[in-house]
Amino acid sequence: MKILLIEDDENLCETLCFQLEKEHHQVDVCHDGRDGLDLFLQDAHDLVLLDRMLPTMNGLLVLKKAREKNINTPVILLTALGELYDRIEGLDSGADDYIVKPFAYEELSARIRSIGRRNGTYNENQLLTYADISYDNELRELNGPTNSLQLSGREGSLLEVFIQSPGITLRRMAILSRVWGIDAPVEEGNLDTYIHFLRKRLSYVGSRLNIKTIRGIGYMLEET
Amino acid sequence: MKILLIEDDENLCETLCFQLEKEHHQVDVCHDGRDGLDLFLQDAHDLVLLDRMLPTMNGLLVLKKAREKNINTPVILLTALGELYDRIEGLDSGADDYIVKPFAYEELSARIRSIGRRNGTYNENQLLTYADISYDNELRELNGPTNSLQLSGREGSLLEVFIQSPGITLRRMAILSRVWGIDAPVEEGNLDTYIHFLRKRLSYVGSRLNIKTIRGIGYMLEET
DNA sequence: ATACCCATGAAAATATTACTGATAGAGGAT
DNA sequence: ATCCTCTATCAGTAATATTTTCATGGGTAT
Repeated sequence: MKILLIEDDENLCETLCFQLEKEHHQVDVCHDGRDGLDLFLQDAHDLVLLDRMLPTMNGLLVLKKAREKNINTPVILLTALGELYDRIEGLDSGADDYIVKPFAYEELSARIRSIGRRNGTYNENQLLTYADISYDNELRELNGPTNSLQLSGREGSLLEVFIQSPGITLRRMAILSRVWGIDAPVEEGNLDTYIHFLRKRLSYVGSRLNIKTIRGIGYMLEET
Repeated sequence: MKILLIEDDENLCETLCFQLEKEHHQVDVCHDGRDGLDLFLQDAHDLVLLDRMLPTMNGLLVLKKAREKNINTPVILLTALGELYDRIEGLDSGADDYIVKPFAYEELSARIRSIGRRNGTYNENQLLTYADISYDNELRELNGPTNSLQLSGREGSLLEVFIQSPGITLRRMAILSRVWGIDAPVEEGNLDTYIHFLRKRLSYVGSRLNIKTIRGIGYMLEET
């Protein structure tokens, strides 16, 4: 597996590299946030091990920016802060797993194997869930706390886009091209309409999620 | 990229403008040397395309005058004279590159890209980072050590100007023309207001950067 | 001391952008 | 063919952010 390790503690780096390479992974290392993001954006790795406290740019920001550019490489956060609150924040910002320093290498190794497995069995027709809703993209069925309903095709694709990137800002253009296709001949105002539809659906199924508008930029799915 | 084109051949101007704008550059045009120099001295462009033979003042002189005033904008000379001697003279007088007419647009385009890279400062859609902040000009999002927030359009452009020239004193007029555009109908006091806004933003996100006022001259972005 | 320049906050003016509902067309199903 | 749902467009309105202006007071250099 090709692994990108972004971590400023040189000792830890060396140890990890040694261990990872022993398990026949290929490791690229980098010691600060800005360079890390550059490498991350190359989208050339199967897994990113990301430290949280980094020079020049903090780890969570690196992750957030990468996710905003639609890089979906799995990420395991290495964090010195063991508090629950921080863990939640980390997962929300798009990490797939986290591990609290100091950790036994075996623990990390297990998680890497697990990511590998999860990745391998990825299938198209899964149930997408976030917070209090779930969406079956085969049946186009949206389930919330109080109700269920069927979405139309467009509504469905739109929801998929949001549910795959909760909590991050999506530009209108980005949404348009993902839902309608790149430079599809569609009036931009159409997006407004579908946002409107989707909001009604979300509120109908009793979800506490809502679509926040970032004026002049786009929208973001968030929990109230 | 913001480009100033000083060239008297109207046909060429039109063609170039069309092409440059197709590549999403913003072009200001002017057809004679003296006016060209005025615009040049505004120091509001990322690149100047300068013809050598011009009415009212020849191109090399324009360039020389501008350099005397410490305007360091990169310049590409457009010249009809292909002789080696002239080339050398052109580069000596402060041009960064030259191109011999007639030229294929592709050739010019390549040199423009090269200037952009060499300069390094110009990023179409990238994360601008300096010290402890980073600014995403797509989402207009400013990230600092403790917080993130969205900037308005003007605030954003203003920050871009500063972050691209950290530690350098920027004259008020230079800032004005880069943020509001050359001779935009704007009261100068407006700049004060926006500096004020930006300072608040910087402190809100917890940055240690601040905007120092150079009395009577302008401002400078510096680390405390 | 004084003249100039800048900082600051508030408020007015402006411009932009989004929401919403109505409407009409496209395409599928019966 | 007819109904029906989905999709797209449009226009009027509402909401809000942004930009600008203005007035006041503080600071600085000569």
